[in-house]
Formats: sequence, C-alpha cells, structure tokens
Amino acid sequence: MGDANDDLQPPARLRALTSWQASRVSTIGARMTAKYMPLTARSDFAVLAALEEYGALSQADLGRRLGLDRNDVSGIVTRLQTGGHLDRQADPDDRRRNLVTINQAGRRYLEQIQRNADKAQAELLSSLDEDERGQLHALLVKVLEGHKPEPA
Amino acid sequence: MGDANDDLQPPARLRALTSWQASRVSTIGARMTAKYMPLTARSDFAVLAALEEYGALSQADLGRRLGLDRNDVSGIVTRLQTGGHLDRQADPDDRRRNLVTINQAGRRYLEQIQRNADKAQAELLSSLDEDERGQLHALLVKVLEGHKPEPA
DNA sequence: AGTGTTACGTTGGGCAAGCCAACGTTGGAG
DNA sequence: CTCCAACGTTGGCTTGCCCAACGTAACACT
Repeated sequence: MGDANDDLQPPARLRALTSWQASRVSTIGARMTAKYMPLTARSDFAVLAALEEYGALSQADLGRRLGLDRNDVSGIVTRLQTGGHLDRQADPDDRRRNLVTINQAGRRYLEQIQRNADKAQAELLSSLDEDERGQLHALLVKVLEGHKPEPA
Repeated sequence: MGDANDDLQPPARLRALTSWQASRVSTIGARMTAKYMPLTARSDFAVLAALEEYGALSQADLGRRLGLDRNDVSGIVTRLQTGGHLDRQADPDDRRRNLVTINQAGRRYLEQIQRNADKAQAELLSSLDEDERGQLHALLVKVLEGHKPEPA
C-alpha cells in the first residue's frame, strides 16, 4: 500500500539555486546516458560532432569550440584515433598543429551515439511538453551566451 | 578592429542536447562559485540547508533529500562536524542511525555561504532578466520533478 | 642574424563528484 | 531465533575540470 512516502523534497535554499538544479539535471542526464552507452561516449560525441560540422580542426580549436582543456582534448582524440574513428596528421602549414579529421567509421559511430543520446534526452525531459522543451533550450542557450565557451 | 573572432560556436548537435547545456551551465556555475568560496562549500550548503529546514536528520535521510550517496554524506558530515558546524549523535530510538543537527556556528556558516551563492548566481544568470530567470527556474523544477531525488 | 614571445600538443598530477562493493552493527519480521 | 533489511563506514574506481611543466614550432622584433 502507501508507497506515497517518496515525496522527500530537497530544501528550498537548494531548489532556489539554478546552479544546483543544472547540476542535478546534468547528473540525471548522465544516468540516462549510462543506460545506453559508456559515459566516455559523451566526450566522443562532442569531438566528433565538432569535426563533422566544421571539418578538419586542430586540437586547440576543438578545445575552444567545446570548452575543453587542451590536455583533455588530447586524451579524447587519442582514444578516438585508437578506435579508428578519426585521423590525426601534422598540419603541413603549421607543424605545431595536429589536423584532426573525422572518417567514415567515425561518422557511423557519431550517428549511433546520436540515437542513444536522443533516447536519453527523451527520458530526461519526459515531464516537459514540446513547448516547454523549446523554452528550456532557449533559456539555457541564453545563459550560455553570456559566458565565453572557453575552458578556463 | 575585429576582435569579433570570439564567436566560436559549439556544434549544433551538442547545442541541441539539454543534458550538455545543463552540464555546461553547471560547470560555469562552479567557476563563479569558486570565485567566492572553496568548492566544497557547495556540499556543505546542501547538507546545512537540509538540516536547517527539516531539523535533525539521519545521514540516510540526508542522502535521500539531497540525491547523494550514503558514503558521500558520511564524508561531508564528518567534515562539517570537524569544522564545528553540526552535531552528530547516535539516535537513542534506533542505534543504527546518526542524528545530525545543525548548530549555531553552522547557521552562521550557512548564511555566509548563502550570500556568496547569491553573488555567484547573479553572475551566472546575468544575461537573463527577472522573468526569464523565473521561467528557467520553473522549467528546471519541472524536469527534476519527473525524477526521484535519489542517488542511484 | 639572433632573440624573445607566443601557440601547440603532451604528460603528470590534483581535486570534486558520482557511483559501486564490502563490512560490521542494529532493528524488525517471520 | 533466524533471516533479512537498513544504517554508517571504508576503500576504490571513473569522469570532468583544472594547473604546471616540458619540448617543438611559428612569429615578431631589432
């Protein structure tokens, strides 16, 4: 009978913090994600999506686009290269740079992650209707526009 | 002239993921927070706010309210106890439980964190007006209502 | 020319958060 | 009395974010 006891609310001071709410939404999103794929697929997705949309990029540019540190980009790109999802070559015009390019296997992998991410997203936002999802998206975009995408 | 070059946008696939947006907002919030206090103050704030609003709680109840694992609660409570911000005693009615209570120093500490959190919050949401902040808050609440606050 | 500055990629490490597994203790239900 | 569930604790793993240092390469300056 009474399983209606599950109404434990977080304290009001916490509920009032947008930063805490965002963090909560983020980790719940991570949980949904983990149901469909390993968590590392999230960084893979970010990098591959950038390469697919913008073409060949240096690792530093990748970091700037995605808000990631250079060292973290280095690790992700190495993982993706090991998995055969992208190509890395020295830039002939500037030999300091690594030109990173997505390849065919990478595109397939990207589409696969996209499908799983869509499923996770649907679960995360299940309590919102279409209009509300759009509003939430627009508001988050606006918050992020107020801050440089840079790492640190 | 053109310093307008700072318009590096993240890829559309990423911008479309609410989970990624929330994560981004969360870490930017963490950066704002770090300008005013050590990051650990965030967990302190959560625990103290719960104790202040709901009175004496067991650590397990704290975890359920806040969406934290028991082991993490254990560490936070120990830290707060060491700092003299709360009292921990065995529950006489159920000696498995630790009854945790906020004390006077804890309340002062809580108010101090609250002030800093408000400053960080203002910076985080600087690009939204009052109406928009309210809408964003309401939408995030609605998303979270669709998911149990429990840890995992 | 040579010099200094800057950007790049790499490595290593620290820290916070979330999660899982195990243990001993205690309470309650059968 | 026995079995099961909840509690608190410890230890460990992973991701994400961040800082510092190194060697290489491009660039500016004089």
